[in-house]
Amino acid sequence: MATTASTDRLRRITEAVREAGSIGVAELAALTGASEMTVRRDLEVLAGQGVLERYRGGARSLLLRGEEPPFTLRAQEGIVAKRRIAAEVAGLLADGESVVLDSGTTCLEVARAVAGRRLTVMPLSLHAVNALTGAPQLTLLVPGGRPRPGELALTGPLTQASVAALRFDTAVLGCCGLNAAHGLTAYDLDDATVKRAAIASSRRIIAVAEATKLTRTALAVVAPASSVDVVVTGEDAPEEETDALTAAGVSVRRV
Amino acid sequence: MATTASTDRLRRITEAVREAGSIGVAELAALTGASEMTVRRDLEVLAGQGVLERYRGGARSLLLRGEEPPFTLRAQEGIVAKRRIAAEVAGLLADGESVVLDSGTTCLEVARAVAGRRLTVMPLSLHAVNALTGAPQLTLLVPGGRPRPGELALTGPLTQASVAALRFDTAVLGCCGLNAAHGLTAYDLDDATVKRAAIASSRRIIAVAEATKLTRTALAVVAPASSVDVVVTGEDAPEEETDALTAAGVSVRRV
DNA sequence: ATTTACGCACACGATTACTGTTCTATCGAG
DNA sequence: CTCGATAGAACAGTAATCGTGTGCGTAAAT
Repeated sequence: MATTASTDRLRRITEAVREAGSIGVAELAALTGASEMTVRRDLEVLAGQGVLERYRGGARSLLLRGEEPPFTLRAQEGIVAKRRIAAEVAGLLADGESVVLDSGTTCLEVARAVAGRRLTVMPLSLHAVNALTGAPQLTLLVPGGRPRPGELALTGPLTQASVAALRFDTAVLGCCGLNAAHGLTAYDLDDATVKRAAIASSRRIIAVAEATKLTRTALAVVAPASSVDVVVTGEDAPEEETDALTAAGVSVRRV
Repeated sequence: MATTASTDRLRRITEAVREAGSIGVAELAALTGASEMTVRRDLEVLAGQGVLERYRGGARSLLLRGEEPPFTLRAQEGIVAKRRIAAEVAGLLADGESVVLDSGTTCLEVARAVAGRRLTVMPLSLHAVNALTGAPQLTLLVPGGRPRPGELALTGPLTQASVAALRFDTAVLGCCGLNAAHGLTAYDLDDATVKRAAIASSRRIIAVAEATKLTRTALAVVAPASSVDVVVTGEDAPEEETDALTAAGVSVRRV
């Protein structure tokens, strides 16, 4: 669901470009079944997102191996699992709590899940901010900072200062990797700094991590796994990883 | 232009409710020529904006005398004049400048006018933030704060701290009233505080004020007119007011 | 209890977004 | 410099979406 023809085509083009390194417009048109004009328009969009670079006749990938695909594509991937996880997190929050909510696609779903609740929320991404403006019962706090293009995650000294100036009941953190061995890791260094600030300002740490994240480790180490109080993950999470997390003192919830 | 049938109807309903204090659904349907169902849906929207309160059979106004109409309506009023003023302000800014950009509908147009420019901008409203996300050349700084419903103007200690932590070349300020006698005035006290912080952090102060603002004075005094370096206003600005401003040392530009 | 209004559900119309085709200007290779 | 191929603008047709109105069951106030 929520997989329209156009977003599916964008995803396939992104993958094809990334696999091939560089690829021609005609090939992409044949691959997707769309006209060359449509492919060109798609490439223009993806170039605007920084996914690839145009050249006459085709495009070459800008995503290095191991880098994340752009936000708009990740937001659609495994969205049902993300919604389930988000609903579980919403259930863990009590009315009236103050929450700092991390950036990322899963946390965006959390934002949507708590939009009707009576909470105080500081989201660390403008996507989540926009999802929560207009929520009548909810007190929305915007942190300062520089929004990273596409991701719209707020980072930098202003963000750190905003988070550090407050004390939250709960931090809901996304991650790029989470396991007992390497702890909670992120791709972006600035993001990692902000996450650390969120941990330092919060009494309880909830991490959201789809099953795939448990076997992955990213560049920036945010905190050891033992800093996390609760992990919400999918049913398909590998048992050895969840056992190791449990052994590290983390409460694991599969949904 | 940009006056669709539905926004026009919302405006007329808002005015009718405000004039009558309270009014029935049937009357509004007759007045607008729309069905009662449509009127009900409109009233729901306006109730969500805090313009009015529903009761069975009709609605009563929540706008006290002298208060502002909601953002969505003000954004449409005199939009051509606002665009002209915004273009003039954009012309006053040099590439590379750092700018703090106030909240309000005119400043939102300024945001749109500078979207393609190479500037560093901190907008004081989420409307302007959203207008500027994705602008490639522009460095966007988001201040912290609590967004006021509808207006989405950021206020509070987080906002003040964000503004105070930086020094800007130029502040572009909106206002509710501006004249030589009472200075720059605003409806909202929190807004006024943020505006003062912006003035304190900026070398040059540009005020945008449609002609009607020059003969108006609002509750909160932000600063004397002499603090303002440049006022950009409409051609139809009353000459006695502009003369007085000029006498106070303000450079007045009519466009 | 009765009447009135509310809002849900569906259907229709208008507007908008998307895709493909054609044509011309442009770019790059040799 | 010339030639061939691609890019992009303009238009048209189609799909999707939004706004609006009607009918009906339900809830609320008198």
